Amino acid sequence: MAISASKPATAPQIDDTTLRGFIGYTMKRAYMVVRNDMHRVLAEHDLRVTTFSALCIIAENSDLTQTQLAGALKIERSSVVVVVDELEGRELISRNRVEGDRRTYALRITLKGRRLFERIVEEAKQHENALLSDLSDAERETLFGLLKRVENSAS
Amino acid sequence: MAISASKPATAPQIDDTTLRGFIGYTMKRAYMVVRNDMHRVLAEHDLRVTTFSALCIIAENSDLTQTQLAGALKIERSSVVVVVDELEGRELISRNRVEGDRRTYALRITLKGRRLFERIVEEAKQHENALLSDLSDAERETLFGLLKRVENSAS
DNA sequence: TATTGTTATACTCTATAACTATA
DNA sequence: TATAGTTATAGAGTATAACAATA
Repeated sequence: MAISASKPATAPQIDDTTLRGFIGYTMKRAYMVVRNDMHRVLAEHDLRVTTFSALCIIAENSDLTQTQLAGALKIERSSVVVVVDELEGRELISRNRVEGDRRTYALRITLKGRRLFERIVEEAKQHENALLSDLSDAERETLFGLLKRVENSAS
Repeated sequence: MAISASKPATAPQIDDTTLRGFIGYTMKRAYMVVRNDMHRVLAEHDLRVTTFSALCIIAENSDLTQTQLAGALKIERSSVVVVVDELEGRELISRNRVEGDRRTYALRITLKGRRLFERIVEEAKQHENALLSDLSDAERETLFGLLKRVENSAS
């Protein structure tokens, strides 16, 4: 055995030039890394990504409707129901009746919800910082800016 | 009615500052745009994203094994089976027996597969160009570079 | 024993469509 | 008629785990 490598020198040297040339694929691979990291943070609090995203929006927009939430998250209203059910079931938000239009709910974060929200934001920011530790502040801003411009170029 | 807007001036003005502050969310939204665009291109050829990704890898790495393909795409070997079945069923690639190790297949793109591969690459590149038309060449390179650095910082 | 490919299964995420109650 | 929220269902997409053939 001695010093010989566990795998031959001609190990899998796979060429992915074409695939990596697509912004979609390169973005997917980077996104998976970032998403997995966020998963780890949220799993500790038994939350899914979309559920936490909804909590963020409700935290900053008291008394918004489910339809508004759907618009902000760019998901269907029917998907919002599941998410809001979950947040309400855990007493992180409340559904409040609105005078004048009994069809809609005013979503509002609870004290318990705000505490969890603030705690997770802090944890997630720390994880994000570690993940982006390789990038300078200027580079992080550049990345955010470029991503937003790509998003806004949607046909 | 006249010139009055169809929606009130105090229309849904949702604040998503915190959520947008996370690189994961901003990346997700940008990725969705790019992915949907690619979906449209591939749907015309009845291909899914991962299936086309596999075709790219096989096109550039003749006679690779399914395990190598799984490694390159960062997906499970069991998932590769489905993808390779689909590509083989459409005669875009072939599974070839290997002398010396009858457990493995050598995956190879067919002529038909190469023609489709080259055609889709061209179409996808055009779509990508349109999608990134807002970005200069330098900015595109910057985006690719930053994304790769984020990916490589995986814990 | 370890590895390649396979199968069966289950799980997550989200959309679609049909419904209700209100407006 | 139109809108908010709801329900049931279905479809991607992928992973997990157990397995057969081969090394």
